[in-house]
Amino acid sequence: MARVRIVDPEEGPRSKRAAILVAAVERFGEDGYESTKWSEVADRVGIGQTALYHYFESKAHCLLTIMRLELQRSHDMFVEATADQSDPVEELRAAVRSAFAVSEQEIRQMRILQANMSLLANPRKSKREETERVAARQLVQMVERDWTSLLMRGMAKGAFPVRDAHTLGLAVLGMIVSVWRWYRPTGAIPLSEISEMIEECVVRMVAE
Amino acid sequence: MARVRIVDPEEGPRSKRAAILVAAVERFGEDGYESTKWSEVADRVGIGQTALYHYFESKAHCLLTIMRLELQRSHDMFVEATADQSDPVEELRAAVRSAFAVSEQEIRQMRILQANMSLLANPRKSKREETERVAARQLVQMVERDWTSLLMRGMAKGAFPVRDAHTLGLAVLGMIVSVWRWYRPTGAIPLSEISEMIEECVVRMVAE
DNA sequence: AGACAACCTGAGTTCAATTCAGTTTGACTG
DNA sequence: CAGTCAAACTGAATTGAACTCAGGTTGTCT
Repeated sequence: MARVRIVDPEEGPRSKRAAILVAAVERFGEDGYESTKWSEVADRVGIGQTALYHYFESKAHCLLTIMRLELQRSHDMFVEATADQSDPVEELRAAVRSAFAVSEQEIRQMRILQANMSLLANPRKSKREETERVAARQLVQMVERDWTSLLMRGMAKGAFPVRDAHTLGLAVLGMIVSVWRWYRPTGAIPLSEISEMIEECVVRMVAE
Repeated sequence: MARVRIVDPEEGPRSKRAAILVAAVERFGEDGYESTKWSEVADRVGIGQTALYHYFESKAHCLLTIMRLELQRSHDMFVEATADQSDPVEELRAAVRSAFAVSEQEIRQMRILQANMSLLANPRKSKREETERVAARQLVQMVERDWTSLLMRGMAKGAFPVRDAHTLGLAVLGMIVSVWRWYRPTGAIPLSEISEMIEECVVRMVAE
């Protein structure tokens, strides 16, 4: 499990980078990126606003970093969950379940990722932002490929009817991530129930 | 007073409101809301930037108006498409098809709507923006209810297995609208093909 | 114990959005 | 076929949040 992945061994002992990321995830996740003042994040961490620029080139650079880390985590979890599955339907189920096996912090990260996905479309002016953006874009494609190739393997084995695996993969992925647009931990339906419903939906979509 | 206005009874004959909306949809839809300068929209229409404030209280007010109009259209299209359907499966298919029967301008509007959906979560400071936001939110709920009640009718008739209609509705809707995040008219796959694939997916999800 | 890199700060600067203080335009009236 | 007046517009000034600058402080390591 990559639980402490937000901490980087390359950082100095006094570094507040991790604290900034945690604070930013909380504020961006609850109020949204645009309506969160960058200085609020500084206040939350207990430093002046200009100190933020010691760690991130800009507010957008911080956001892109959060998005990249979350995409990396999603991909890692997918790979880990599907690694030792031989039956295509079980592999599919495991992949869906891995997408919903998340902490409250990770829910916020998914929400931030989904809400700001369109940021990845246009190039960034500054170098470090652009590096993060390109890395995030590649991870998006990697996650898409994760799903596509899972579907193609299942089709090749005859476990799933043959369809356009790419479009079907995007549809499945789209349905799964759309949950983070409306789900709140305080809601009436527990996440486990949503996860089960989506799992069954995906199986019917793909395997029938 | 009693004179009949052919274009729009609310607007004066010299009004550029419609032109501003068209220009804003094009710019927000192609480059994204954040990376589009409000003055670019003014340039496109051929007026000074300050003239925009004669029609919209702010850039966000314009965006919220675009989103509300698109939500209204989506709801209207759903109602129209499903009005005279008696068979639940046919009604379901008609609903999905209506979601993809869109012009290029409407594709941009859907893209804008999906990319900025989270703007509807937090209250706005100004009155006119807040009015648009609340109207848009209510339309979101109306569209969700459109799908939920279609599913519930089908379940009541025994055409669909009984499941949590609300969560299932959100999943279906989420899958459909997720297309606007990646679809581009210049892409390799035609929209008609995507529409057909999604239609079959929805039918398997709901009716099996 | 002192060098020095990491870390931090208050005082500016920037730039897009927005407000202000009026001026122009043209549809409608009389 | 003037005169009126609200709609439509403008250039200049203001705002505010993101960001830069020119240094100051702190903890770690040798």
